[in-house]
Amino acid sequence: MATMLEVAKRAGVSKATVSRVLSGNGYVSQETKDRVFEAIAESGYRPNLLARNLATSSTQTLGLVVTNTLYHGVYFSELLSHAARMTEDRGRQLILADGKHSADEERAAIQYLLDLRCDAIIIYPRFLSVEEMDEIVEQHQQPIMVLNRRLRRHASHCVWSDHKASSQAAVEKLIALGHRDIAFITGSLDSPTGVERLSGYRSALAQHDIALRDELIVEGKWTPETGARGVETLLARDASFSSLVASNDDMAIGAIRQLHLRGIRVPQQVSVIGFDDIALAPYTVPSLSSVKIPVTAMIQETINRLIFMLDGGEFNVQQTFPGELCLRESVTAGPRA
Amino acid sequence: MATMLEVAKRAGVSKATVSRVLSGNGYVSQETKDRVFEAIAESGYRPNLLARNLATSSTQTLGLVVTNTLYHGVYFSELLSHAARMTEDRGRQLILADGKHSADEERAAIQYLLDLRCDAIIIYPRFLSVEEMDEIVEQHQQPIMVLNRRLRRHASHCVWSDHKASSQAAVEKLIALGHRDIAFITGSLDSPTGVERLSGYRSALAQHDIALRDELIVEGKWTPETGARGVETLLARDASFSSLVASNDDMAIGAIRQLHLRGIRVPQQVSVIGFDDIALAPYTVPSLSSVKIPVTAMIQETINRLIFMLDGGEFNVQQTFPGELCLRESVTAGPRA
DNA sequence: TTGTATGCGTTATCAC
DNA sequence: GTGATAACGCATACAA
Repeated sequence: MATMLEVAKRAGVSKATVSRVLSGNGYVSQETKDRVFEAIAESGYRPNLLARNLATSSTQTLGLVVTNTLYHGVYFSELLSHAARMTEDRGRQLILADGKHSADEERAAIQYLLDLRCDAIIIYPRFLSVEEMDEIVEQHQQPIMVLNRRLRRHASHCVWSDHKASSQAAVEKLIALGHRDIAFITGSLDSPTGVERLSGYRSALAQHDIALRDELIVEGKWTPETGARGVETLLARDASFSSLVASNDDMAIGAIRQLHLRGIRVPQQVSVIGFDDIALAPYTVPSLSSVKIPVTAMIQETINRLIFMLDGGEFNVQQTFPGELCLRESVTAGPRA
Repeated sequence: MATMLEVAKRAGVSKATVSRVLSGNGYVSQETKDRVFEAIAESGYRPNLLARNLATSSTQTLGLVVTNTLYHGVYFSELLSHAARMTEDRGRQLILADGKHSADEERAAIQYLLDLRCDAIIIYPRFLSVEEMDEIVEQHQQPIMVLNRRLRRHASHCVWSDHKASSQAAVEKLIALGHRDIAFITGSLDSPTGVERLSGYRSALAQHDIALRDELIVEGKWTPETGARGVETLLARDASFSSLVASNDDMAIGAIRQLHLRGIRVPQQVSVIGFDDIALAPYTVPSLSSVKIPVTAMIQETINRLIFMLDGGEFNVQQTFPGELCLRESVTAGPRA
């Protein structure tokens, strides 16, 4: 490929001059400018970003680490498309690295983005602990923001949603409607989000003096398949329930499907609530209520903070985003209302 | 950040030696190796990939250009997750660039990846013409593969699915089942895929001497909303139909939803077929039949070819992937069968 | 307004 | 086995 030197020769100037007209820094006469642009066009010159970034020690990129397991479904698409659009609106490029299926791979993905010298990094952790995230934040001079975790020492470097509170609110809403037999499908219990949502369910019951019945709780793994299987398990246990809370929308979708197959009508016989994002739900599963996590706003805030830090700013505020309970036809009054 | 030079000093050796132990090229005694590793650990040294890539003029990355409009839905997630996994299986990293909403932005995205010196590039074009793609392929020495287009001059640099044939086959299946009044919702007609699918519909009707009725064709824009609106338009036209082909699954989903709302039963009164990917459909819209495009296999082949080319290989074969018609409960015999 | 020289952090080709 | 040293392509401080 044509390099800057070739352009310079062709235009009869020095590399430095070419660099000046390209960057706009420094004075250069209109006529040499013209000659340079001509030479660029003729030679098909294209800047080598590796060299430029090395020289300026700045890449104009934000790195994003997400785990492969999140790749499926609407939630991920939303996350990614918003992140990409917002970074580019700020004149930068988003670079995605796959956290795959383990803590080691998640670490490797972060390291890769750091080695690439991304200006700043966004991490949506799945396997790494809050402790480790806190360490990572302090060990690197690049600004780092963590999504969906509440860091202890660097609370201003994260943006999260209080899953326990949202879950509790959802269950309390069901209770207010008269439901007493509320089944619950958990997410993976090695994930904080999964644990928090279950914990919210427990709190809500305790708050209203409803006994916790183990046979109404079944463990899922976030996928529609496990949601469907969860329903099967509940039915096999012969546990009767008038409503069902699934720890995310994918599982809720699988659960609803399975209820249908078993001839149980939603919402007439069982009300269902999920979590995360119901963007597509109006068309796919109209009977699905959901606690909507405001991904867009969270990404927005994250990127704002990173850019602000890149400009030398400092933060001392925490920010949390409440999930919004969106009830639809799927939630009706409980049997005793 | 610590550089190689600092590591060298700390270990009492030269940069060259450090480079050797890191790359594994060249002989170096075990004891100096140990000293170097120790120095690396102490200093928290991390290689600067910008510098390394500049020096080796190779980045070990594949670039992928996709348009933002594709970002929504399962099809995109599948595409991306498979592409990422396969590139990483081959020891490389996938870098994503957003083609956004116009030809110019699509060009810019390609250019960006080229400027970043990606080793090879995959383009899933949306706005650029086949002509321009052909030019791009020949103007650059990096291996380039184009997905979902049939290039003229560089037929071995693309992998595509014959949308016209798939569409025709789907419609012919409906005809074989006895359907005669077959409605059709197109995709965006500025996209080749949209045009081809419509064309397949026309051919099928012509083939079986069924008159083309304009009132049965309505234009959509790939989204569930336009699918729903398409149904509204058809109903407003008072055009009766026993089956409906939507040019992708998203529109089919929107259409089915709208049919439900209007009290029209699927599939008892109207059979529906969509296109693309029904991976999630079993849980969301069990009544949706679909022509499944084998994204996974296509990505697989694409990446295989790129890696082969990077190793100096040459191709002269074309490859097309037939869409697979997956019929479900949603397709029944037509009224006259 | 322009050119020269140096540095960015590596790799790689020589010598020793 | 190891150490200088020249690339890699660009930016920039300093001269001119």
